[in-house]
Amino acid sequence: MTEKNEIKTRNTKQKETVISIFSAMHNHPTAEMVCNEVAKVDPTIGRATVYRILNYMIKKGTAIKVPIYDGADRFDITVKPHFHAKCRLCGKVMDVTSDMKLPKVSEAFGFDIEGGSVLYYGRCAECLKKIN
Amino acid sequence: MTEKNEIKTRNTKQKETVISIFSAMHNHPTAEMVCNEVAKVDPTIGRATVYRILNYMIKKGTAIKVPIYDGADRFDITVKPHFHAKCRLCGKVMDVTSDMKLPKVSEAFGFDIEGGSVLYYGRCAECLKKIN
DNA sequence: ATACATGCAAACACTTTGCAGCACA
DNA sequence: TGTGCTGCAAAGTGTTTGCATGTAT
Repeated sequence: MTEKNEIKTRNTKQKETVISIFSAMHNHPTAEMVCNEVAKVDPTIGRATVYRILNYMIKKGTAIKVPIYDGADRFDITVKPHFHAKCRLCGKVMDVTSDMKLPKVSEAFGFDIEGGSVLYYGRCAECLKKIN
Repeated sequence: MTEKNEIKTRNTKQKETVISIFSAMHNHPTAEMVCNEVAKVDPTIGRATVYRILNYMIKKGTAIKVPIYDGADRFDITVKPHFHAKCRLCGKVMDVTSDMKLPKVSEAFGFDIEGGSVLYYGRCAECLKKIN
């Protein structure tokens, strides 16, 4: 039985290309960065198509947006928790390995932590109800 | 002695108005929402001014952007950690009290957690060096 | 008096969408 | 064969910036 929440998609050359290239990028790229990599392989693939495919992946749950809150949205294929430390002054974003506890971030980077933000993503009760 | 990193500002009527209104909003508003509230009190204050003042506050450290990653940036006066749960399907954002541990989010909201993102903000080692 | 802040509008950056043609199932 | 996908360009959304004027210090 087909699930109601299954997203119907056709397998196109563009989709295959974008997904395989994007999947190989592990630096939470912006959509723009994905476009650039895609263009190296197939310059005929349009920007809108890349955006559309990234959004398909998010709907399907195979990609997420990583909120850094400055500039363009960042995408990642993995759904495992992400930890970042962002400088309020220069805007630089540091990757923090997930086993680093808060005090360790200061030690490792000499980073003065002033605050933090946590965002869980998933599916809310109401949407789960609609699916089942 | 004046600190090098002190941001020189003049106290203007606009700044006073925007900061006092914004400080009274505790629902991590978008800049747009702040503009609307400000306009109710003083419609002559321009949108650009609100953005500029919010950005001053971020530089000074008296406000932060809360990354929700969809739509407009959200601002908050407090720098205490924020916890949110966002539905991947409908986009709804739920506030999670900071003492709620991960499993409690599921219990409280019937929310299916698929992943998470953590962002620490503060000042990096290099910027701290420049200041001192 | 003068250097910074404001208001306006235009510019900018990022993303989505309308539409005609194309291609997968 | 037909419905969904693509590419292009235009529109949409959110934010920043240039400039002339105003104003706090």
